[in-house]
This record gives sequence, C-alpha cells and structure tokens, in this order.
Amino acid sequence: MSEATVTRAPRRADAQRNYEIILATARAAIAERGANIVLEDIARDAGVGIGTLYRHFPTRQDLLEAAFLDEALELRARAIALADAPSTFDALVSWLRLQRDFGAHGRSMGAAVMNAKHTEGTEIQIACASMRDAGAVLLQHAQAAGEVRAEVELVDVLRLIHGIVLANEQAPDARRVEGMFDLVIAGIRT
Amino acid sequence: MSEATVTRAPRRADAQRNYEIILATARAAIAERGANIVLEDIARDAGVGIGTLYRHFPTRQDLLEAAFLDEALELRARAIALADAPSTFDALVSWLRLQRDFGAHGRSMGAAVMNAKHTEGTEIQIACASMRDAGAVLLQHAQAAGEVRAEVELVDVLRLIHGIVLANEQAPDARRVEGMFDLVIAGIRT
DNA sequence: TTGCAACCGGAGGCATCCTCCATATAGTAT
DNA sequence: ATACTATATGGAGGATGCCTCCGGTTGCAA
Repeated sequence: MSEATVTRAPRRADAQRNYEIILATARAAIAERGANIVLEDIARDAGVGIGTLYRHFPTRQDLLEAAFLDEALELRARAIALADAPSTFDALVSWLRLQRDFGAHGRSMGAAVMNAKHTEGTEIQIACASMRDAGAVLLQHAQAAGEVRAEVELVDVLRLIHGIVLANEQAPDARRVEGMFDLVIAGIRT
Repeated sequence: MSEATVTRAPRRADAQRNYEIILATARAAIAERGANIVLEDIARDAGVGIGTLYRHFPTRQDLLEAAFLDEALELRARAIALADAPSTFDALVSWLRLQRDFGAHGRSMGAAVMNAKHTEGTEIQIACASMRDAGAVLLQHAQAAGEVRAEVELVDVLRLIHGIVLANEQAPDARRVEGMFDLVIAGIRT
C-alpha cells in the first residue's frame, strides 16, 4: 500500500516523526481491531502523550480519515487499472467487491469515513472524489456496453455497499454478506 | 400503534407505573432524536432515578428492544394485512418500504435492534421472528407469482434495507435513500 | 397498624473523549 | 558554542455517558 506521506506546511522534525508514528500505529490498530479504537491506547502504543495525538489529529474523525487516505488512493488506483479489463461488467463487479472487502477489513472504517460529509477541499474529500471518479469510469463503460442499467448512479451503489458492511458489523456472516452483495449486483444489471 | 403492555410476573403498582412511564418517555425520545438517547435524560424526563431505569431495563439494548417491540408487532400486522393484496409484488414492495420508513423514523433503532443477535426465546426475538415469518409469506407469494427471483432470501433483503438506513444516518438524503431502495427492488425482481 | 419484600434513587466507579498549559526542544541567529 | 524563541510535548483533569451498589422508602398483605 502506498505511503501517502503528504508534505505540508514545514514542521519540526520531531513533530513530523510523531505524526507518522501515530498514523502508523493507528493504521495497524484499525486493521486489527476495527475503527472503534481507543485514542488513548494509540497514543500509548505510539509512545507519545495523548496531547500530542490530539494536536496532530484534532478529532477522532481526522485520524480515521488520515488512516483511510491510503485506502482511497489504493481503490482509485485499482479502478484505473481495471478500466482496461476485457469485460466491463466484471471489472465493475471486481472493483465493487474490493470496496466491500476494504470496508470489511477496516471494520467499516471506510464506511464511517465515507458516510461523513466532508468539507470541500479537504485532502480526504479530494481523495474520495477522485476515487469515485475513477470508479465512475468503470460504471460508464459497463453502461455503455449495455450491461448495467443507464439510470444507476455510482453514489447509490457505493453507499449500498457501505450499508452492507455496516449492517454486518455486529454479527459478520460471510454467506449473508455474499447474498446481499449479489442482490446489489443483480440490481444494477440490465 | 398498539400498546404492547405485556403483563409479566406480578409487580408492585409503583414499579409497573414507572416501567410504563420510562418506556413511553424513551419511545418519544427515540422518535424525536434517534436511537442514541442518553439514558440519564430519559430517567430525568420520566421523573425517576437512573437506578430505577436500570432496574427495569438492565442494559441500553433492553430498553431499545422494548421500545422496538411495538414496531415489530406493527410490521407483522402490516405484512399479514398485505398478504391479501391483489398484486403480490406491490404488496412486498410496500412492506419493504414500511421497513425502510420505520427504520428511518426511529433513526435506525430498528436497525440497531435487528442487527443484534438475540438469544432464543426472548420476547423481542419471538416478535422479530414472527415479523419475519409474516414478511416471508409476502416474499413467497411474489416468488410463486414469478415476480421475484426464487433464490432471493428475505433475511438478505431486510438486512440490506437496514443497511440503507444505517448508511444514511449521518447525512440523510431522501433522494439517495430512494435510489438505493429502488436498486434493491430491482435486485430482487425476476 | 405493622412488617417486610419489593422498590426507589442518586452517589460514585469506570471508560473515553478532548482541552489546557507548564515545560521541553529543534532550529536559527549571533 | 551559546542564546533565543517559535514550535512541540505530554499528562493532569474537566466533561460526558454507561452502569452498579446499597441505604432509605413504600406498597401491600395480614
């Protein structure tokens, strides 16, 4: 996964170091235990004070978004890679499956992030938008090929998939998830 | 909505009174502000101590479930009433729409409740099960009429609708909800 | 009226989020 | 090297919300 090390306003070396350590620790914790991490634990594991964590990530949401940034970029890259696939429909479905798995893996962190309304111009907002743009291409291809209904909107499909992840958070059941996913796929088909 | 006043083991009059006041207060609060109510507030508004609330409803989930019980019974009744409708497909869709609206109204309280795994034999578990049974009849009718694919399972459809509610909790958008719902309906159609 | 089992209610323990500010330090100017 | 200062640190503690515990109260049966 690409390290999206964004070089922003000049920071002191120790600040930059702590920023990265905190983010890495959070990413690991989220991957392992889900999005409802305890920020105090992250700070301890990262070896910094809680105050330091809060300076770099003023709200819980900020930390989650920063951790999710990589995933958004990754999903965007995948969409672009799939744009040349022979079957437009399969490409779209594969990408949607990735969306589902990424969400399930990060324990709906993706969903938690996607669900929030981002202020225009935010780094995460831009990343999400460009991820959606890349996905929209897949959808358009499939629609142009007449395999997906013309009136289907990507936003709805994505949000539906996030809904699947959310609805299966408490009692995850692969069979159930698969069934729900198939239902959505059937719904977009011509 | 029918008052599901369940007369259980004999209780002192004051206990029974408080039980009902708390439940009514909680229901009103949930309808107005959603499922993430503050139990301390409920107790205060009901004019009882927090200890009293917790005696009657040992966990937050217990209170939510009790408040949801009526909705489950109502949804069951609606399903039974719709079983005689001329169009089996429309009947099913109407009922699913109810599911969606009830969830949105109670701010996904329904979803929160449905999502939890209930221990066998619980009052709420039985209510939910019989609600699902009633809904399953609608699905079977529509399937028998060849209007819904045979492999569609009710559980998946219901959970998908709860997912819609969950995914739209933060930033509710009627247009989005409608689009997602239509997508699901398209997905079950033959 | 009396006795007691059932019931009440709120103080307080615990977890978590987040703020504030006295202290420490990186980087720069001398 | 030294001093200076803008920047960064970190943990004490305030706020909120969940839930438990137990001394005091009360309905109700005899």
